[in-house]
Amino acid sequence: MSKRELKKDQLLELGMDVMKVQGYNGTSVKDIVDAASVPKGSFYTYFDSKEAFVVEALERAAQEGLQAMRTSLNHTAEPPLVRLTGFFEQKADEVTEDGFKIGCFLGNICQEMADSSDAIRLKVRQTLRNNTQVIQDILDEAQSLGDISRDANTQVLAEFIFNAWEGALMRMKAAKCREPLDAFLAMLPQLLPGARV
Amino acid sequence: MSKRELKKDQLLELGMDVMKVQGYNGTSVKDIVDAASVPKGSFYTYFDSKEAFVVEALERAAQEGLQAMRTSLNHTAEPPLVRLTGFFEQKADEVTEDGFKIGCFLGNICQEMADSSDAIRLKVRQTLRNNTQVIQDILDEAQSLGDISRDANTQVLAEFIFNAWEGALMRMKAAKCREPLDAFLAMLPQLLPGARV
DNA sequence: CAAAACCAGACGACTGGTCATATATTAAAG
DNA sequence: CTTTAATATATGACCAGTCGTCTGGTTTTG
Repeated sequence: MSKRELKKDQLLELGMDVMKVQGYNGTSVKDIVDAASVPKGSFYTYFDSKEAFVVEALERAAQEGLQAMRTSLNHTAEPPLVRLTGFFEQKADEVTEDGFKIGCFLGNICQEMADSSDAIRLKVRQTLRNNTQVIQDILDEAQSLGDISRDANTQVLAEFIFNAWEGALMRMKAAKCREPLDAFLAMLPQLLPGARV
Repeated sequence: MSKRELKKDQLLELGMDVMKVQGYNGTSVKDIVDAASVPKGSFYTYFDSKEAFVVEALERAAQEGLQAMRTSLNHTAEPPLVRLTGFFEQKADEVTEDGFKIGCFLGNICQEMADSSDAIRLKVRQTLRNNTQVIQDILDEAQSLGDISRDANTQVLAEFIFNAWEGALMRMKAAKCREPLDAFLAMLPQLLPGARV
């Protein structure tokens, strides 16, 4: 990785950290370059615009997120539904340790920018869809093993579960406590029809 | 209602309409006063700050929202769970007609501002709690009638349902389609243990 | 030494917020 | 009733600062 690519990577990672907390409009280009110790004038040699920056940042966050999901969901010998609940429990612990901030970068940017920028909206949509697909894959696996009812609609179920999780994360930001996440975790087993977890 | 109170009301209503779409940081004080045809200098005779404005706007939106919920949920002779599902179906139709924009003002502001302003966060938290309570009341009613299982935790259930709804609204903004809302509606009956809807 | 990369500083537009002045309201006086 | 003085309210021009973006001189590189 060249020096330039390294700097761009820092810009994306550290700038995104700021934007996670302050939002898109609440974060200036100066905030981003300062976080990565890059001169302001250089920003536009890396990105065409602030909007282009956030699209790349979302892509980066999406890759990391998918990586984490797949690691947690695929690489074990446990039953699929155990892995699924384990994944959410682990995520809940993570955000709890972060002091209930941030929640989900994707969700934050989505709520703030989906109506203002189509480029951002489309990137968010694609990423949300990818995440949902990973969950659906697990549910399909569980279904083929007979761990959940054969007539369950795994696509609808996966979408519902993922959205419910996002909603819980949002509520957590306002409440600054685990309660919404625990409510999600408590209800999760009930969502899996005929589950034997 | 005095002329002044009327102007303030317009400021809140029309300014909030702009903020619903553009977000807090994406909406300037000038945007707000222009929407209500009020001179810029007058804004600060009505509100101490932009932050104070949005807190009042949230309060207003909360009152309207509660009113709508109570009307839909309390004032009919139908069974509680039918009213509950009917309420969400009606809401889904409403946001569909709005072209999948906005979703939930509360949710938008929450994601954008909860980490930046405690005043806003606390107002959002209180409002979310109130809304959840209304749902819990319906669930309690259903439980006392034997329409849902007696050992269901209505508080956890109400919180889960409401958060899942908020998550579906968020996803809808990115997807610009009803699918997330329909997934929510499809799963709703399954959430109500022992429900006879 | 030419070409490419870099970046300080400047650009006009706009930000949330203030304030001196202008207008409106009230009350007292004639 | 007017007229006028006193008080309260309304407002557009303005503040210092920041915004996203761009230019043009400087440094680095091959």
